[in-house]
Amino acid sequence: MNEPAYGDGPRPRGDTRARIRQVALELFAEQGYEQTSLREIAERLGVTKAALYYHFKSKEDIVAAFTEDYGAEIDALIAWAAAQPRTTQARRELLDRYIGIVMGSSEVFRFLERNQAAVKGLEGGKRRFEQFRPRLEALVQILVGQQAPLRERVRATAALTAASMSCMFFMKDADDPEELRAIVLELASGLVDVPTPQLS
Amino acid sequence: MNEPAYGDGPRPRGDTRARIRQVALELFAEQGYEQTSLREIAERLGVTKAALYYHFKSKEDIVAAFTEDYGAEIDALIAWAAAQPRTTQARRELLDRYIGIVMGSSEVFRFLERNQAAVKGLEGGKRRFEQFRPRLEALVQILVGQQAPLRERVRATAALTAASMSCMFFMKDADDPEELRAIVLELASGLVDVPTPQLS
DNA sequence: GTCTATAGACGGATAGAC
DNA sequence: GTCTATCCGTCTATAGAC
Repeated sequence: MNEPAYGDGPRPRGDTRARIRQVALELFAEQGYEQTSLREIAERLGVTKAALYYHFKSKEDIVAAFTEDYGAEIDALIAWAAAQPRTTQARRELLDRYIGIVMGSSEVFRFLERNQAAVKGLEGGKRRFEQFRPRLEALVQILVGQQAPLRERVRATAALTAASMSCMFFMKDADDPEELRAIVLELASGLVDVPTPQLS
Repeated sequence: MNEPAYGDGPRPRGDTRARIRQVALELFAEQGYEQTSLREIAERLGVTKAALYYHFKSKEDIVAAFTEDYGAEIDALIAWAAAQPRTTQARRELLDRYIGIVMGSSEVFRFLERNQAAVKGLEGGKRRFEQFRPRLEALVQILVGQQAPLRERVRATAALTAASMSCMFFMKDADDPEELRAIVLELASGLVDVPTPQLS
């Protein structure tokens, strides 16, 4: 998922595509997709706009380069989870894997979070960019079932969104990612698997 | 907060500014700020672009028209909460009021959520558009204190974000808003005020 | 693979008539 | 208050030389 780090010497040719993807992700996540022009990306890399078009056929395609991996990971998780028995143990495992994916791709997640409107408008010609909602709903359905009462659906949705948001907010300055992960998992599990707390 | 509803007759003149604000909010929330041109807003209202500029001095100013009210509500909540004792009861009351604000302005919240990148880039000349983060952090600090351990800060953050997200997701097709509100409040309260569940 | 140069489109904003 | 007409900037994307 991460690019190898190089020293100060001349960068090896052939990784240009990867470097474009990386710089674009950083800028898109930080400033926004619409707020970042290809000129800016090119300048940051010390090349020209036209060079970018040698590696990617459009601005949109750069986004696809880093979101498709993330989407595939979530889809794989959904496929795996759908085949599990609906037990407390399996739900916990699902949440743990989900948190792992989000923490592992936290910058992609940040990008998606802060550019929902922009991503949604990206030529869904083949529905390439249906990132958020359908996948969230699929996971909720697996966690509590389709006909679950409102309370259970709300809590499952909250568990997933809270987990992702927490990773986003605290990953940056977390000195111990494992501690954060444990906290988030406990929090999310508690939301889906505490049947009737019944506090006033 | 809502505009009065009129029949089929000719609309009363003088509410044009309010109608612009309303239509803009709908389009900005649905399609995105950058994805919505002033031409589109004008067309939807049956006027021209230039007319919009009579009522608002810029596109950015239209956004300010509906976000400033929302921001003021949150700021008032922060001021109120800062003066409360730090008790379980007060925390619950804070969350309840927060949920009330979000549910009452759920479309504004949707807009802010889906256009974070765009809003951030909006000429923060006077920091008019610092909507999300600082206010969230202020509320977290009031809920658990500044020096609270990571776990408490994460859970308080999760309580607030989960509450807002849940309102956003479920307000649309909730036949009973009060039921939703109770569910969300219970969920959020449980996150900030269950000391050591210690399940494993 | 990377460059220069430019096409082609669209958006925000303004001037001035009515 | 609303219109027509237009300015000016920026952006994506492409053509063609090296």
